[in-house]
Amino acid sequence: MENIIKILQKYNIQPSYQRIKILEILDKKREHMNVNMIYDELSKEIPTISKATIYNTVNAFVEKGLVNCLTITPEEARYDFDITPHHHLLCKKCGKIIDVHVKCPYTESMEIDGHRIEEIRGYFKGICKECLSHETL
Amino acid sequence: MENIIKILQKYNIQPSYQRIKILEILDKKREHMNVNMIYDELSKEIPTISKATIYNTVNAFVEKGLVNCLTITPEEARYDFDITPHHHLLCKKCGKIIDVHVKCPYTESMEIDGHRIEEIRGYFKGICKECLSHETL
DNA sequence: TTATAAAATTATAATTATTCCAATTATGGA
DNA sequence: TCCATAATTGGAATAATTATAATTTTATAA
Repeated sequence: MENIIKILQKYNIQPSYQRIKILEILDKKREHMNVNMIYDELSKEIPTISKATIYNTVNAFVEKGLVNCLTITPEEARYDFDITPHHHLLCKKCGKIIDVHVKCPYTESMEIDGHRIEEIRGYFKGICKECLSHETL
Repeated sequence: MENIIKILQKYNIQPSYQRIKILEILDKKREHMNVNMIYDELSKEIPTISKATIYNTVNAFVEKGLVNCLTITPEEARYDFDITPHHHLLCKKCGKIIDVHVKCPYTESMEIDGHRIEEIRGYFKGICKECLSHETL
């Protein structure tokens, strides 16, 4: 809690009750949640919370560089509190989005083909390790 | 035209007039069009064309592996007739989506971290070469 | 404290992308 | 040509997101 407030302040985001709670959830549940998942989870604790607040908040978080927005699925945006460089796999079977820590030859500070790179997103689709192991039963 | 029909047949898609025209446009204008761009362009030639047809058609193309669906922007899907492995850059200044041909250490047939990989998408965001050159004026 | 201005939250309406569905039209083969 | 099937169409339905205006909360200064 105190920790979350410090993080918000570090990123120049005024800590409010809902902002703290939203970031806490993103921190606790690292499952690349979308707005509805955050809303369903938070509604239990804050029944009056509005989806508009969640949209405003995650947009602010992304703008300030505190969380990353993932567009691996075309349906909706997902949010990732882990901003260290890594990629993602969408499992076509279980639907989970899983962190993939592979060596990536590119970094945000480099130029590629003459273009200046500021963000890198690597998305894989396939079958995750766990689903593969069930397949062989 | 004949060529386009052959491609459709090769991918087991019954060639219809609108399907041919949609693929022709994706072939001619390699600018990673979205559904609205295709619709605006095609309406000139086929005033009765429906957006539902375009959605049906591009979805079929993607399903059959004839074109790739890009989700680099969260707003809408974009379609790429070039299915050879390459990545994309979204220029934050001009908004263009540009092909990036860089060496990628991963291929669709490999396993990563124990996961089976079937699709790979690499998205970069930054400033494209051309916008950079204008910047220095 | 209290007053007040600014910021955050909320509910709702509006927008936009996409899918669904039922009716119509086009197509390929007997 | 006729018929069965597939494709197209328009419009309604759904879902994600943004915009807006009113209300509530917060920060700060008197």
